[in-house]
Amino acid sequence: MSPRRSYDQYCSAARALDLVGDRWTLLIVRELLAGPRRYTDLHADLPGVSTDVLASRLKDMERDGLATRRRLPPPGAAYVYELTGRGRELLPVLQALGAWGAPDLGERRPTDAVRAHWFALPLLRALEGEGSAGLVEVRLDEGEFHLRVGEAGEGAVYGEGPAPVEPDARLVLGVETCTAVAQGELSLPDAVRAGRVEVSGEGTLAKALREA
Amino acid sequence: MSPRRSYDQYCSAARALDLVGDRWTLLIVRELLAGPRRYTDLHADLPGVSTDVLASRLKDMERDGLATRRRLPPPGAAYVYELTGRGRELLPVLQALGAWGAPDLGERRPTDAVRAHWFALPLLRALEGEGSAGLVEVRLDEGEFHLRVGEAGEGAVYGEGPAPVEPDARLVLGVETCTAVAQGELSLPDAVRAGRVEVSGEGTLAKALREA
DNA sequence: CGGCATCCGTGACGATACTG
DNA sequence: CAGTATCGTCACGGATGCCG
Repeated sequence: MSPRRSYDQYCSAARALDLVGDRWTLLIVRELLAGPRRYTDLHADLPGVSTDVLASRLKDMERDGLATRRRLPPPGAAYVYELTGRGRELLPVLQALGAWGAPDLGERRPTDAVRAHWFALPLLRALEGEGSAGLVEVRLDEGEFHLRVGEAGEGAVYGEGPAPVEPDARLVLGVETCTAVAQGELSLPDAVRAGRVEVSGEGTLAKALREA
Repeated sequence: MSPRRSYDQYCSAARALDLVGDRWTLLIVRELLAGPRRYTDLHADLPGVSTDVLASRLKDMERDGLATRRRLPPPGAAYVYELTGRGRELLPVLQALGAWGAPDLGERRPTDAVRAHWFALPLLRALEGEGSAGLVEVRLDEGEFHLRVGEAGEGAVYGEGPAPVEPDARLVLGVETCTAVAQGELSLPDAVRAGRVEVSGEGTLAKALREA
């Protein structure tokens, strides 16, 4: 665990960076925004992080009240890490960072790892900006995830894999379309009209998108 | 200069952290949001940063298109560092970080450095949230700064010292009031009503605040 | 004197190996 | 599966020196 290296500045941004400014910390938060995750799954979706650094960051986050460690009820009893309310409040920070970094996503380098759910936060932002709400399942070539649009506050804002219950809409699209929508270059209704997004489902959101 | 240590993830937030995730970088941006600054002034307002790290970060930021180095016209010819448009677009990131970190500002530790203009971004956010606009000069015990509220885009959003031209409003307040307003605990009109903010000036904003 | 570059000690990081 | 142990490397922080 870190001996708490601080900037020692009476400034709210510096205080924030004291807690989440270390390497990997905000990316761990990005992963945990998808809900409770096991150590091994975190390690798998954070390519490049070493095991000791991951363990150290998770301890720091526990100590600082950003995350908790909990034992899942059997069967399948395992430890999972989960964000606290304070940790979930970092969502706007990650969205601001993601919005700023989106223009650099242009070319995908051969060394770049990809996970489908890394597109969840930008897409969530785009959907919220269009005033949508509901449970949305998204399928990319790289995998599947689901979004809880407009349900701020309580639980995880998105999750890996298919939606746990019947979603209000299902979207099938490619990563290029996904990044374009996430960047605001292309609105979701425009993408649907251009045939770049397949929409299914019977919820209000699905119908609205198809009619657009 | 850094050999560009990257997360190598095809994720916009990770890309952003590739550019601004290094220690001190976002705090340098915070300083440069106040307008062009000399190396020595940056060093003075970033207590704790070592000279080589500051020089290295500034070179990285130049290389990455976040800042430029420019020679001021004589007299007083000196080099100043200035944010590019891309660099200024980091304002929402710093504001999100500041908003998140504000609750930790409660107690001021004896080791904490303070600069008046570190309150500029939070206060700017609060004023914008209330729909204000104009040039506002702020005086704290620790010093003076000025805000260009609602003038997004072109130049510096705030600056150290008094306003360069007659401001639309002048505010005199204490740091406790300033943090309370910045956190949204207290609205600016409420703070004025409570006698915790002295308002002077003849602009629309000043009049509106006094009438509140 | 402002604007760095150099040197050095310490600590953080990344990779691999290993253990309960 | 969930980390801990070890180790080489690199980044950071502090001091000092140099150069216009």
